[in-house]
Amino acid sequence: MFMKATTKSGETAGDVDSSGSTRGRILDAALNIFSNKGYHATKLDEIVESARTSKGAIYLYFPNKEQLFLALVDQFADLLERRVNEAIEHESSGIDRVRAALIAVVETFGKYRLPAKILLVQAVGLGSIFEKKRRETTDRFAGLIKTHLDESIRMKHIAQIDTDVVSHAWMGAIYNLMIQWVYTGEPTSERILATLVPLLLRSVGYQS
Amino acid sequence: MFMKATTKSGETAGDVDSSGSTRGRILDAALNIFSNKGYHATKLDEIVESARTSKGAIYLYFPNKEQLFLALVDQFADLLERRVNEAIEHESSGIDRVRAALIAVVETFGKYRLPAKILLVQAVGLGSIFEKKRRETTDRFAGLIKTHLDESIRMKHIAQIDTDVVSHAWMGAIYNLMIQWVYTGEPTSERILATLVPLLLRSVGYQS
DNA sequence: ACACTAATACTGACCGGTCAGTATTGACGC
DNA sequence: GCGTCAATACTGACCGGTCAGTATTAGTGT
Repeated sequence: MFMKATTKSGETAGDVDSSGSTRGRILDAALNIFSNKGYHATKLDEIVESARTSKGAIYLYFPNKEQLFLALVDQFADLLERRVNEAIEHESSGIDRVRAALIAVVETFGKYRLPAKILLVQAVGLGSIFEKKRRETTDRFAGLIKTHLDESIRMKHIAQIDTDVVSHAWMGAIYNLMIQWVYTGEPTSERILATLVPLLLRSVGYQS
Repeated sequence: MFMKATTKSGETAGDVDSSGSTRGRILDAALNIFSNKGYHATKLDEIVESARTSKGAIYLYFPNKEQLFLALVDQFADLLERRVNEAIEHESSGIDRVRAALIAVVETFGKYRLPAKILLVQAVGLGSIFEKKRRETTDRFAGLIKTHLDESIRMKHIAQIDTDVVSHAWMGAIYNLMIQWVYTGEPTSERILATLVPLLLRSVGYQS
């Protein structure tokens, strides 16, 4: 009945493995189906079937389909931010933090493929409610990058540069590679890290 | 941003300005509505109203909603590729072509904001039919970039590097900045060009 | 009369959301 | 340890609005 410490295939990427409970099974099923069919193509009845529960139960735990979806987005965005912050606080400052953050992001995406797909792909191009959320999330991480880039400039690790543009460019680079990877499995996480991190650092004039 | 007298606000970005005809009005209306409401939130009746036509007329020119949408995507992807190729053939070779291509892409996105939004945002996260098309388009441009990067390496303009990773990273950087710009109007086209082009070139070790 | 284009009226599948009802668990007295 | 009651968790048939797509009718040029 109880799962061993290890998580199984379609895990929810939250703090606690809640897949024993009905709510947990719903989130788990929703993650699996939303992530590969997209929001609109996913029918509640499919989630019901996959979670071995009932429609009513879903509405017991979530106000509606939209909020169920957004719960998944938030859950993963939170996890990602947490991982980045953990990685950063182990580094003293400047460019080392930038590097640590990059690595943390790539590794976290790599580790949670399905939630990554939801955040990167399925949350895009939905209506305005979702758009708000997407922007929120995007700005959150672009801001994070910008902060550390600005610090690196102050510390003269790198030269003056338009960090608004750079942070969004970097995020796009990371996102797009992760999207590519989510779909095709290529390039591998290692290849991405090996090429991307030096690439980005070089782009702001930092030589390893 | 120069626009010939023939093009009006929400122009379709095809070769011919066909907005006099019913078909043209439909494409024009579809572009406007799809681009800011997204595929699913757009009702055919809205397009009918905006195009001052009828539902029957839409089905006279397009087999269904999906194909109407994809027509817009294709139209813009074609235009973009054409612009890039034009820009490239004026340059002799290597890194100059890469630079010219980058500039052409940013300028074309900048010039056609609505189609850009459809390609970059609204075509994402739809079902598998759309996903196929998105991938097709993405690979098309990533491939284009890769070709010229490889050539630059062969010509020793830049050092050896994993061009699969770089091309997708670059594309992501460009896409993300354009998305940001499409939504907020910031950073401006000039700021993007001024920072992004050197940034990307520097990332592969090329010093201007 | 005939072909092409367009307008209008209509259909029916689809699916998110509801809610009256049922099962399960727990609390408390005896 | 057992019967009673109550709270909580869950079920799934059903409703009702929506909207892509179609059938029908009407205008127009040749």
